[in-house]
Amino acid sequence: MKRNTWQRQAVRDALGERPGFVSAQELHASLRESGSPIGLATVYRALADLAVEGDADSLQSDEGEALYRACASSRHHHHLICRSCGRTEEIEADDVEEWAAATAARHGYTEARHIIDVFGLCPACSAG
Amino acid sequence: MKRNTWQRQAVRDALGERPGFVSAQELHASLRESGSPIGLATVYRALADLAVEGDADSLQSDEGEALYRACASSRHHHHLICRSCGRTEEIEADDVEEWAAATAARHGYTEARHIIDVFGLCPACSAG
DNA sequence: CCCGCTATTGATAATCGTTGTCAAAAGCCT
DNA sequence: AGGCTTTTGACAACGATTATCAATAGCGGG
Ligand SMILES: [Zn+2]
Ligand SMILES: [Zn+2]
Ligand SMILES: [Zn+2]
Ligand SMILES: [Zn+2]
Repeated sequence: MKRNTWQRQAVRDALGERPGFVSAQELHASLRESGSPIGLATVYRALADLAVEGDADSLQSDEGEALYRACASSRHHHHLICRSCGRTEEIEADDVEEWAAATAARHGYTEARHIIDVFGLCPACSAG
Repeated sequence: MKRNTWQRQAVRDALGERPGFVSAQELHASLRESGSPIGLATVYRALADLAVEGDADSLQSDEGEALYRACASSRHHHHLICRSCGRTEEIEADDVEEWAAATAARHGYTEARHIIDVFGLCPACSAG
């Protein structure tokens, strides 16, 4: 069975305090700065677990890094992400979901999934 | 100025013969098998150049690998990709383009871009 | 056609994110 | 508390990508 360790909770908490996506390395550094002696491998494992359990969303950055974010809604959704500060909004659109499924079907593709992310500059960063 | 080398042409050709996305490593292996003595670093460089010039599309795989594909149309488009064999169809959808732009704008985000990829099993792989 | 300049190549080392290893530490029972 | 297992974390290993740099080879001029 899965055990309750302060490490997993620390990762969960640290992730929850972030307004946007972070890498495992960044989160680890941030935890260490806060005085936590948590190990890097543990942060990687905890984030992977959270993603599997649906408590965190993950995506690959442009450079191929894995980024994570605390997942607010448990429903299927996508993200609008600030390219500059990482701030993230959760977005939904049934029309787009249908379009993705229909497009796959029209070409004879089955078991369709999709990756949809919108990047921009948030109001604060647009102003700066 | 940019020089014309057989290596760059070989990468361009090899990429053009592929029906879907490939990694730099795969393309390099394939070129070597065909008897070409081209170096790995050169394949990486050539692919990066092609992507910058708009002659190739690129995306990050689930595992964080960079994948490339010869770009047929120069217009903005997306891809429907077979998860099993890599076969790829180019797809377009103005509705979705508009949705992405409108969604960003509604949240006050500017300079919006997006990543939209659909993955599934192509007809051949669905049958298997 | 040959020279010379400089961009390109490619073997290799270095880097970076991530995962595997395994003994020590800590949960979770009774 | 005692015992059984899971989890941890320092460290090594790994795979993809990039940097290094001497040797190679376009390309333009003579
Ligand atoms: Zn921002
Ligand atoms: Zn969706
Ligand atoms: Zn297929
Ligand atoms: Zn688009």
